[in-house]
Amino acid sequence: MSSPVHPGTDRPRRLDARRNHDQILVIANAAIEQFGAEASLRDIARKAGIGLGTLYRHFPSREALIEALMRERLDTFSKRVRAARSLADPGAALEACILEYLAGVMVYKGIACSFMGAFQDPTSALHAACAAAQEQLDALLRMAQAAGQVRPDVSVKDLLALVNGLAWVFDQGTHAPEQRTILVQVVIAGLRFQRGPSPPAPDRLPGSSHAT
Amino acid sequence: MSSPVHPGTDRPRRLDARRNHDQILVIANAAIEQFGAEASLRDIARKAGIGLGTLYRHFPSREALIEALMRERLDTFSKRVRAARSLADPGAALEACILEYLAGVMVYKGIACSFMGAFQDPTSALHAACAAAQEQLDALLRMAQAAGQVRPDVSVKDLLALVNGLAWVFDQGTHAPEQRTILVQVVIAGLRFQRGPSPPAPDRLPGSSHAT
DNA sequence: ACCTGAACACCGTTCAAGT
DNA sequence: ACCTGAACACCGTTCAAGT
Repeated sequence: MSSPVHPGTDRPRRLDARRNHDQILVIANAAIEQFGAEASLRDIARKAGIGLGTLYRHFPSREALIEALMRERLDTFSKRVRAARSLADPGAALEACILEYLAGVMVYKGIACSFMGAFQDPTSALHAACAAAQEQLDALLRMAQAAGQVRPDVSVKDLLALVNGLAWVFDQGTHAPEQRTILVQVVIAGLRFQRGPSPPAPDRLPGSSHAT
Repeated sequence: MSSPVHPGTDRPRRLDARRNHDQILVIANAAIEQFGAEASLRDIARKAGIGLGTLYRHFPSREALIEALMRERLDTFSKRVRAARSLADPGAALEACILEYLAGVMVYKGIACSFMGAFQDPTSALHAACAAAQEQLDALLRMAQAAGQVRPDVSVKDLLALVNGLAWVFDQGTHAPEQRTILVQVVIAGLRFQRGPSPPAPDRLPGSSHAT
């Protein structure tokens, strides 16, 4: 996949430190890809061939490590949501962004949990990147609501909770990739603006008297 | 709350063993209520005043312990779903069962994850109780689908995944109890049968030209 | 300025030794 | 038939000592 080491993002100045920094990210990327967001930090340090304290020096918390691995992805996501605001159909644009968010959050298992924590906790190393994405999503959501395409009583917080909930479900391994679509469809359908009060429970649909 | 010790469910015959068994459940109930499904087993044994091996003897796995704490609730849930099948409106009955499931799974934090695992893993101590509930829900779901109230392309597996996803979201602490309703409503609305192909994206709803 | 690894306080799980 | 706790192999986090 794409390199987890990105230029110009808090990389140390001294050569040895920079090499350690980068090596940690390469190994952490592999480890978290394999074991999920709860991968052993000790193991990462070991495989990276550095001391455990060195890992903590570069990334003082697990969130800081995940942030370094996800920052670029989150930033481009935010930008793409911003761009999506100028599309003709905000409802369809929002739907596309939801799918994109899901694709992004699924790169590592267990990341949805980290994100949910980051949204709430302003002190989290992941907070800034998540808050930026949330802000853009909020603007797009309101557009879709103003256009009458999304029910007006959901907030971005609700939206992110539902989508992260889906990501968590996918992490559980109950649904193969082809089986996931229906779950996303249900949530998206539920977000859609519903005309009139909840349909008056049709006793039976026309032409469905069903076998005896 | 209600006593976690129930009569006639695999309780040992010898007096000392039975006392230990019951004491473990009392302490485990308190610990899992406080710390969630991942509460320290060592801590539970300590607080129960027994050896760690004794805990393992009575409950060979964390799932076995959770099963003992949840069995009665799960059993009565299954029975209530079964009874709900004879209600006039299967769609409303299913909705009520979903709310009841949510209420049940929320008694301990992190239980949704255990349940998702138990559904998949036939060797889990929790499997039987979960599978029984799933079976009843399946029957009720099919009735609601036959009545045209629920989209026909969702399975019980999908339904349980969505609902456990909601439970997981609630566990994250982003949504206070009053804020949870909207999330449940979105999912339930999404499950409803949708007439015609997805509404052709109304350019604007009648009477919503909105403040320039 | 940066690296190292021992030290501390925890885990879950197993199992030989007891009563 | 049942209980016990040491033993093992892990954690995350901190910090004195090094270069």
